[in-house]
Amino acid sequence: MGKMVNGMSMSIAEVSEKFDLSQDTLRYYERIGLIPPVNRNKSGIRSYTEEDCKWVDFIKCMRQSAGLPVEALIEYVALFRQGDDTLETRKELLIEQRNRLADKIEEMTKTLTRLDDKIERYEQTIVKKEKMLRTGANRAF
Amino acid sequence: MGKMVNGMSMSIAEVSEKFDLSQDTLRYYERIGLIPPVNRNKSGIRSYTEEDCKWVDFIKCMRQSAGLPVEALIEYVALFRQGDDTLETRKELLIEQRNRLADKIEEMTKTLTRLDDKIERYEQTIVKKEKMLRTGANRAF
DNA sequence: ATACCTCCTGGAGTTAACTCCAAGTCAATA
DNA sequence: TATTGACTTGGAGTTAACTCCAGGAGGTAT
Repeated sequence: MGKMVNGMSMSIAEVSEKFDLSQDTLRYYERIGLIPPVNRNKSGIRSYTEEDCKWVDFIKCMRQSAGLPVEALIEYVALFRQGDDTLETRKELLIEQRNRLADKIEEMTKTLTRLDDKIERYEQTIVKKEKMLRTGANRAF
Repeated sequence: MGKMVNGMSMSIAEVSEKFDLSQDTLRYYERIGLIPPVNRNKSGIRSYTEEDCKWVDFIKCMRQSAGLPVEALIEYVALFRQGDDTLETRKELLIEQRNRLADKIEEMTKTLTRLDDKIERYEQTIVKKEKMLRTGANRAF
């Protein structure tokens, strides 16, 4: 039950490299509360712990891949920082966003089908055109 | 093989209502070439034909549901307006976007799973807390 | 000690995609 | 004929989410 000490910590340059996010973006995320405040060394320079990196990873995923709204994530982080009393609220927030995401995936899947249909029709049209070129169309010459 | 005449045409207000897009957005889409120029009456007022509406529907779907980039759609419309010579190019453009969309859906599906796992862990943590409250924690009183 | 590198902050600038607005036209109505 | 209301345009303003920058500080290599 002791606090976990882990040996490794990373500079902002390394984190930026590792997660393919610019240093500016990392600082920006922290500034607006999209990730909790990162650990600093005595001269105020960020020193990302394992934990900090996990936040970066999580937030990057939720933003770039899932497209969750920044606002919801800021709220999530704020709740997290308030401690265990907010466990239930945080869970509900995640469920809400999970459901939105599921809806979005469904909508996109429908659109994918629509695109596929359209592409299929293009295929047919093009084949038809080619057939016409090889037969009747030659009469024009 | 004659040109198709269809009786009905709609005002911008009606189209806006029907597709839940603001009039400004409809004009903006047309302005930037995201839909082909809409028919006008003699005094220059837009009068959306069935065909115009289909474009609106298609573009709305590709933008809002699939999130295809405006640029790609503008190019698609431009190619369409150039006629049948661009059939193949248009098809390829659609396939490219279709594949991007499929990738995105896959990524989002993975993220959905990740969210579900996280929610599941919250569930467990909360249940554990409750159990502790009902047993040992009471010793504090 | 000078130069250099990486980092810091606060704030301004950028981009995409709308969204709003002012000034004007046109057709129908009182 | 004067007013009303829906429509027009070109251009300015907004929003979200970064992205860039100027000016400055700390630690290290020459």
